[in-house]
Parts: sequence; structure tokens; C-alpha cells
Amino acid sequence: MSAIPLVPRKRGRPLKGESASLRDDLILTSAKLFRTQGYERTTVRDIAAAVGIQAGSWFYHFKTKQDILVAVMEQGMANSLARIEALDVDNLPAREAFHALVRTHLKTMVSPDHDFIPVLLYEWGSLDEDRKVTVLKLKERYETVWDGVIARLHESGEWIAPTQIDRLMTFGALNWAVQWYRPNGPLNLDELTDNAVQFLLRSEAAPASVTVSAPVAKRSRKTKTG
Amino acid sequence: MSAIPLVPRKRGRPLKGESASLRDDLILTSAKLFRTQGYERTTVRDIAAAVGIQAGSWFYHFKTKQDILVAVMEQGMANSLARIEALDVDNLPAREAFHALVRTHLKTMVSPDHDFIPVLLYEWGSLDEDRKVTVLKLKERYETVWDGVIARLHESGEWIAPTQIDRLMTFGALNWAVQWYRPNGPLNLDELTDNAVQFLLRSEAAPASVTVSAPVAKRSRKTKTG
DNA sequence: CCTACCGATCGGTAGG
DNA sequence: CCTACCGATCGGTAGG
Repeated sequence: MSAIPLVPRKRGRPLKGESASLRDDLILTSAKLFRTQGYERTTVRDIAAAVGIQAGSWFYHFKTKQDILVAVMEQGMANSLARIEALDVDNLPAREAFHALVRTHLKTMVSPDHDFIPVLLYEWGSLDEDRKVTVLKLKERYETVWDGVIARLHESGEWIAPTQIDRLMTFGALNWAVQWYRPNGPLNLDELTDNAVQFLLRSEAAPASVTVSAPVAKRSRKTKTG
Repeated sequence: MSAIPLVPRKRGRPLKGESASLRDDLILTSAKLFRTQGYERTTVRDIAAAVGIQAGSWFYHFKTKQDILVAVMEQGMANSLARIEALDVDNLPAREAFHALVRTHLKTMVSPDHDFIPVLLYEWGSLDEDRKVTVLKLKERYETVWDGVIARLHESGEWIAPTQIDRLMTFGALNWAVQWYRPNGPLNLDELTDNAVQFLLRSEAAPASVTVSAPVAKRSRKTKTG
């Protein structure tokens, strides 16, 4: 109401440990809101409120709503890329390399607090055309890593005749997990990974600790056409 | 301006052959707009204009914007279900049955003028919770058909140890095609189907007419992390 | 199915 | 980072 602007912002959601910059906080919060509500349904006021500032103040940090959407996507993609490049996949046997890629990919997608990539995947259409370029470059580097490992799997005979379409299908299978996987459900990340790898590679070796198996239940929990 | 309501509506986009009811036209047009622009970015005015009526008149046919969204999803799911049940999958050998399912699934998703399922898949979050129920019931019937065929593939030894997760991954791989497949691109529907089936079943038999192969190109055309 | 219109919301700005 | 506020848009309604 009255003007007492010197009070430091009190956010509803304090960051654990080092409190990041407000800017980082805004990006993180936006990612979460964009994921759960969608970009269009999330208002600048929502973000501001969630972070504990006034709506008008928001525009001090970002010029437009699109700016924070790119920020989310870029940061998400940059982090994923960094994580996957850190695997140093070239020094692993093809199959282990693939397993590591799948695990990392699923992890960045599916963990709570990792809202960036889901936003990237499902709000891509909300991003203005000219802003897509930067993100696309990062994506290409990301895909290159996968292509390399798949090529090696092909050489070792573990992936018969991979086509361009195979990688697309692979990503599809994995990305879909966003729709149905629940972090606190019956499957943990490692089990999910084992299942995915087995599905994608159709190896003889059955995944280690899968209790969920059974020859296809009549129905699983409610999910989207999946 | 003045009240001359007897003039039949002149739409910008005439339907070919039998002109369907305005209501059907509205649903069809909404589906297309929802797919290309997203639900939230599509205004009631957009739909009205595309169909050649006034914004206010729109509400004569549908009470709320949500009403037309469910209509799109229900009709899409009902049609898909009908198509897939028409395959009479029980009277086909497991593998052929699976092939038919995949083809039909891809077709309803990927053909131009089949915007319903993409809307269902990618605007699910925009649908009010209480409206989801009807659509979910249709989905379950749809999934049951798949489960049956997968179970038979398991029996015939063509699908090793299918888990609940396998069907989810399968749908993921197929549904992702919405993101990258272009009807007028290098792959036609049959080639796409062959590729998908081979990917999903990892058979010895290579798909018939795949020119796109080659041991994983360094990059395909620009797509989303896929 | 049209006209006229409203109430609310929303992205964004000015000025401090 | 706040206050105050605007211009536009949007879903929806009234009344015919």
C-alpha cells in the first residue's frame, strides 16, 4: 500500500543453501510454472507473486515474457548438454555409453525441479520463431552425441541398421516419460533406465530389478493414450 | 449491421462435397487452429472468423471454449478407436495385427486434416479436470486393443518380456512423429510405418523401401530434440 | 446467427 | 524494485 520499498523481498519459497540471484530465481520459478500450467496460462503476475515481487517489478529483469521463456529453454538445453558431455561417452563401451545417455536424459527430464526440458519439449510452439535459433544450435550438439553412440552400437552389432528415424523414435520413447512417469511412483530412475534401454536395444539380458513386469497388465494407471 | 438474419452464412472455407453442419465445421476448424496455434493462443474470435460467423454467434453453438476443446478430443478419440476396432485385429496374425495398428495410429496422427489426436496429445493440460473423464474412457479402450496384440506378440516370441512400460514407450515413439514427420517429406505413410515397426520389433527383416537409411546422418532436418 | 457491449485480465510502460 | 496506470484483448452475455 504505502511506499516502504526498503524492505528486502521476502519470497514464499526460499532457496536452499546459497540463495541464487533473483534473476535465477525468476527463471527457475518460471520453468516450474510453465511446466505445470503452460506458458500461455502463466501470467507475469503469477511469476512475480511466486517470487515475492510486484508485477511491475518483473519487467525490470526481463523485457518481455518471451525473454524468460527463451531463458528457460536455453538454460535447460545448455545444462543437459553439459551433463551429457561430462559423461565422456567416447571412453565407454558403446552399450554402457548408451545406458549413460539414457539415464542422464531421463534424469534431466523426469526429476522434480527439472522443469526446463519439459518446457522446451512442450512449449516449443510458444516460442517466437526468431528466438528458436540459439536453442536449436544447442539441440544439434546434443543430438550429435547420441548419433555417435548409436553409430558405435551399430558397429558392434547391437543396433541393426539404424536409420535417421531411429533416433527420432528413441527420443520419442524417452520424452514421453514426462507424461506418465511419477518420481515417487513404483519405478525409480535406475529401473526406468534399465527398462528403457532394454526396450530400445531389445537385448537378451532382462533389466535387473523390475518388479512391475508381468505380461502386460490390462490397464496401468491413467495416462494419456500411452 | 441491420437485422437480416436470413442470409445463409457464407464461409471463407467451403467444405468439399457434402457441406457438414456448422457445428461440425466449427469442431474441425477448431481442431486445426488448436493444433497449429495451441488452445490458449486460439481465440473464439479466430474460430468464428475462420468459419465465417460473428464472434458472438459462436456462443450459440458452444457455451464455453472448453466445450469445443472436449468436443475435438472426444471426436478424435472416438474416431481413432473406431478405426482401430474396424481392423478386426483378432483375426490377423500377431505381427500383421501390430503392423496394422501402427499404421492406423500413425495415420490418424500424421495426416493433414487429422488434427484431433495431436490436439488431444498436446493440449491435454488445457482441458479442465472434470472434462477429462469421458476422453479417458475412450483411451482405455484404445489401449486395450494394443495390449491384446502385444500380448500375442509375446506369445509368438516376437516381443520378449513386454512390461507395462513397453507400451508407454511404444506410444511415445509413435506419438513423437507429430513433431517431426511432414506428410510431403521424403517418407510416405507406409515407409514410416515400416520403419516404426522395425524399430519397435527389431526384426531381422529390414523395412521394404527405405531410402533414407544410411548409418545415422550427422544431422537431419531441424526438429525438437529428436 | 447478429449487434453491442461489459468486466476482467494481461502484457507492458512511466516515473520514481 | 515499487506505484499507478493504460491500451488491447478476450471470454462471455443480453436481447433480438
